[in-house]
Amino acid sequence: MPSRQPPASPPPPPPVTAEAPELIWLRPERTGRGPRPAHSRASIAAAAIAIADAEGLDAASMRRVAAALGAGTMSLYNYVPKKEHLLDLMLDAAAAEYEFTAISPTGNCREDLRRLAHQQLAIMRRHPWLPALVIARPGIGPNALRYTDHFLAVTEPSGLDGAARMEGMALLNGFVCQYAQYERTAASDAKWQGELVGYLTRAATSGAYPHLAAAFATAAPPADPDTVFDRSLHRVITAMLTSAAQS
Amino acid sequence: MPSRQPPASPPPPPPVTAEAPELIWLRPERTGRGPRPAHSRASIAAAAIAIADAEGLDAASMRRVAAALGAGTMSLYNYVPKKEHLLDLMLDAAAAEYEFTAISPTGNCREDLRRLAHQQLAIMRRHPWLPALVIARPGIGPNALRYTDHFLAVTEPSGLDGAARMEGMALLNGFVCQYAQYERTAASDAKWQGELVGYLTRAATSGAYPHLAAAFATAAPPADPDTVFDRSLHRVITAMLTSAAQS
DNA sequence: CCTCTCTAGGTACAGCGTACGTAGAAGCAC
DNA sequence: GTGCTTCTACGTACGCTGTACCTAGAGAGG
Repeated sequence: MPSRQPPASPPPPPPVTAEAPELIWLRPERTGRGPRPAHSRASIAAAAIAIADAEGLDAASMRRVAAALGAGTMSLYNYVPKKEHLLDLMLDAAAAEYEFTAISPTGNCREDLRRLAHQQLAIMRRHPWLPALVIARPGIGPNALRYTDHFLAVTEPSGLDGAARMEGMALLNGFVCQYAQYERTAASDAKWQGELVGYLTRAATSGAYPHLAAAFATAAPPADPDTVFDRSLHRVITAMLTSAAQS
Repeated sequence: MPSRQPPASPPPPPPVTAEAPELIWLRPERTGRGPRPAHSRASIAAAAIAIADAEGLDAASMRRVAAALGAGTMSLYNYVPKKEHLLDLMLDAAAAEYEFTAISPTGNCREDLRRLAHQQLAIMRRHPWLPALVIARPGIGPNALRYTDHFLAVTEPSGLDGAARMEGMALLNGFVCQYAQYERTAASDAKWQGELVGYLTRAATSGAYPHLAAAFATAAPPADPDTVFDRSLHRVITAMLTSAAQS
């Protein structure tokens, strides 16, 4: 259909990004026409998450998820135009697990942030595939927006402006993801871990890495993981809340 | 083969991780027997990096890399027993790009760290696939160890012990990766970016996210990316160097 | 020299994301 | 109610992936 258009009818869909928005949250879940869909975004995300929790993110393929829903593989593409979007749904479904009522802003900014970060870590421990996803894509579904809004509420007493608080959120998010990811790889593969220790000690004693050897020598005995998390978290929060006095 | 074992022969390979270590750095590159290999780990990594730089990490498949080397697909498996190991090689080859001589420890810990982080960011800008890899796997090849050693040397005057400095390294690494990753997704897909802005402003004006709306209102005009990096970097370094006075 | 080990390469398989086409159900305009 | 339109459901098929397995042949060690 070329640029011909009926003269007196103002185009009904004039708003931004006219056709097939890439962002799944801009596509309505239901248009009203045609038969009622047999599944919802929520149920799809739940099915995918169940698979990923049990067998890893790679197991959550379109075929597997469709089968878990009792649907044909290609039917899933009516709900999820691309695999990416399935990941977006999973991401946002995980973000729905926050319980903000339990930690509504107390006015103590540091403490609120600490609790928020702990909740985030708990969610990521429940869903080992989550950190990788969060880091890879800045998906911003409705539940992620709830999180953002809560974060901004909590950091309101800090006196920082909006941009600084958003940067701080990215910082904190990144830290928690990174930590959860580290925990995951450390815990999962015991053989790998063992070999790594062997390799590192060999490297340290080889003489090629003197400072590494020295650090090994002066290092305290390995601390409890939660302690390490809390200690680093404390630092990150401090970094966030410090007003950026340059150099 | 059941628990039957030949009676009087003590097993010849008794040392740790006897057969087929999972870590590629524990496998010798050359055993001395048989014909000389036609390729080196370095050349393989270089070929893979060239492909990934030009066409993205997914393009660096075993077939593509083998073809780029002029080898058959399966021949590559003599050098790289699993695809994972190819990623390890790429990771370490990228770590070889640091030039520590230019920034050898000056005694000014903050400044040394700042320059190190900038060098890291530059490398990651050269290799857009790198941040995702660094985050996903804590690969520790010889060049990564050189980096670690340098980091420890630089932070020696900080007065922190070995463990604290290692945690700090993870923190700084994570931050730079996160930032580079963000830059990458922001820059690459303009349409996506545009839709995101539209979606966010719609969300902010919807009234469902009051603090988000407020933050939008009070936010300064978007700052230069490098400025944002420097500002956050400054905070992270501060967080690192602060001795961890709990609560 | 023989032998044993390594390398090179081909073939083949299961699984992936997804383009495309067909059949039928349900809402809207008349 | 009738008909048009738009949606859902699903099967088939393609190109791609990692890699298990097999066959030759080259070269070093005894």
